[in-house]
Amino acid sequence: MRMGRPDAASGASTTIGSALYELATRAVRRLPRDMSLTSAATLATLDRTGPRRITELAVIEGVTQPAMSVLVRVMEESGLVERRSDTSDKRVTLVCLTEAGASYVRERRQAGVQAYAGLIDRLPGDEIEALTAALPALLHLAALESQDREGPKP
Amino acid sequence: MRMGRPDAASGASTTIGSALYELATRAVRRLPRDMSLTSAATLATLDRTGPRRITELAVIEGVTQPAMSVLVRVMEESGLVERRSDTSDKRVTLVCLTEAGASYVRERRQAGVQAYAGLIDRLPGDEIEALTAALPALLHLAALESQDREGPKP
DNA sequence: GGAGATGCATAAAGACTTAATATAAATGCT
DNA sequence: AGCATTTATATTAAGTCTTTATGCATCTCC
Repeated sequence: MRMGRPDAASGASTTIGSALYELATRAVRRLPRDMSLTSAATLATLDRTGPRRITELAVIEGVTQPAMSVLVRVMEESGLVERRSDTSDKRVTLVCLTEAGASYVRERRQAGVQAYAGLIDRLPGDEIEALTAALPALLHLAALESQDREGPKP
Repeated sequence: MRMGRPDAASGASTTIGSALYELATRAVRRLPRDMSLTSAATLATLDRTGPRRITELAVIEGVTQPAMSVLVRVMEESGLVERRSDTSDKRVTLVCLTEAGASYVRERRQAGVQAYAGLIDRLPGDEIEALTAALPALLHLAALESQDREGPKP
């Protein structure tokens, strides 16, 4: 199947990619602004993957180490994360989500999902059905996206 | 059809919304950082809708008027936009995309689309087919998203 | 005509980021 | 074992981006 993939399919990925790009870039403008996107993304990463080093988080989120160091300090002061030392390496700080942090991630995700759901509810039934059928593909894309940046779950 | 929509469909919009939320929030971490997201979004808005007032752009992009005023000045200095007065109202500055600005939007969009396409190319054929079938729905969602913020094209 | 509203520029302050730097700990080579 | 090199992280300074506050010009409406 993969061998005989025609060029038309490669055109399809560009067209689909275009639709997803438009959707994503516009959706990001609606995200809450109570904290920076990097902060929110970091919390979501911790929620997904569990505790991480500061340097790992910096790489995953695409910022410098000092930025992540400061970000973690601010979020620690806000009670959203806590620091733990790593017994196997005294240099290392492991960043862990607190219950308040996990709660924040859930609420933020819920609000974001609801916003999408509101739009989807305005679609005709056949379009909703098509999206439902495409759900595994969308989830697969999201998973590929994460794995590329986060690597396997530790 | 709409009359008899069962509750299961409303659960579907939440599930689909969840997948789209995960995808969008992770994709945003990969966007180029040569300018702020607000700047890039503003250029894209101008590309889509044509010239706009500074106050309109501020509302559309969810920032304050002074932020947009400064942003426009910086982008004007970079040659990405130009200002035009409005003959019918001397207070008004219309912000217009330059050719360089339009070019930048295209290149940035192209890069974003390519990144998605790269992921999509790693999906099995049946998932790609499902996404292709869902394309009208995705485009419809993107359109709804824009209209909610931008109103009709002027 | 004048009060009130609107559009936008400017300044100050705060948040978020990068680059530079310093210290401690770990690793690897001889 | 000793030491050079690398790695992890905190801190500082500077630049960018945003909000709040303010001021001036223009428009609208009574």
